[in-house]
Amino acid sequence: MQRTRFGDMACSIARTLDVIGEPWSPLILRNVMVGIGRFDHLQQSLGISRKVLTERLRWLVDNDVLERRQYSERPPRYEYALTVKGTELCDLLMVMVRWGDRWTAGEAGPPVLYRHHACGEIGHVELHCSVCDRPMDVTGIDILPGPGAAITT
Amino acid sequence: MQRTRFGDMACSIARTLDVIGEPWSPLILRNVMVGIGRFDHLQQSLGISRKVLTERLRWLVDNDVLERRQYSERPPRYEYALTVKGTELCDLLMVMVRWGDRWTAGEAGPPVLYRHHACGEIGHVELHCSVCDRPMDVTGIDILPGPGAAITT
DNA sequence: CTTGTGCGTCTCTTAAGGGAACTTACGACG
DNA sequence: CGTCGTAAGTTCCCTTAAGAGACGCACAAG
Repeated sequence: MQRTRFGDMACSIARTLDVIGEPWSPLILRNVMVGIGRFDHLQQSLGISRKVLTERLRWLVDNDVLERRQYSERPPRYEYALTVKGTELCDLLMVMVRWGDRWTAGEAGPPVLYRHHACGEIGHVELHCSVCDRPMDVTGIDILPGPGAAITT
Repeated sequence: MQRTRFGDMACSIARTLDVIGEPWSPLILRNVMVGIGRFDHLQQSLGISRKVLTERLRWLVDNDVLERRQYSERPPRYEYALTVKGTELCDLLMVMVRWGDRWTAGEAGPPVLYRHHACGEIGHVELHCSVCDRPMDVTGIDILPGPGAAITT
């Protein structure tokens, strides 16, 4: 079967998928983000098998997205926390939340809300341009080849 | 094997993953986004197996992310294009690109660049608050339960 | 009437996931 | 002292589905 590895493609999307593209990984990240960082809690809250959880956690730690730290010496106990690299991945999660809220909303409405410290209001994320700060989406850009080219027909 | 379905979880991330969480789906979307919309072109440019490509395309069409449209009557020829729902998924891709550029950049630098029509400059996406328009990330928000609750310890 | 192209389906192998039992290391309890 | 409980995995087996690559089919052109 030999699943194709995305890690060495000349594409940032593929390389990002290589890190968190496996099933469960984004959900693990979500839980760590909200403070569920211990093995058993993750396993129970997700309903994931312990085997897969072990694999995913190891991969995420090896890829510097999570760090495993000991919070008790005796008995030895560990928990997982976001690194800086992992924290920035949360941007991705927030955009997923936004899309999921808009397009897969059940009758019940969004399961979580964000209160923005800067303004104190309940808001959601929007994409803006890093240069001019105005909204930016795929219909308002040209896609140009960069230094490390990609995408062939 | 019985892979756990994410579609009916009370979590927008899980539901989003249910739509585009399978391996290859985001890359298919990326290619359709840049204008590669025909079966063979997708297959060749991705190196994906034809079977998997068929499955993914059907899933994405069924989920209203792509539409399959006939561009030739005889012989019957089809291409795939983004729906509105799919176009909004591109936000997700752009955020993935941003993270991949920052954290998995090879020596070569980013494979693609975005020129923002509104300002004419090369920029990248940033997350801003929909209410106050200022930058917003996971460290600057409180996460509150919404109408459709989620995440248990 | 054979070749080429576009778009898929079919078959076969392999590995990934679920689930449960086992392990280690400790603290507490009676 | 024996054993119960808990945290954090590890190891095993078994099923199933996912993936690669071959094959099929419709049509057009030469």
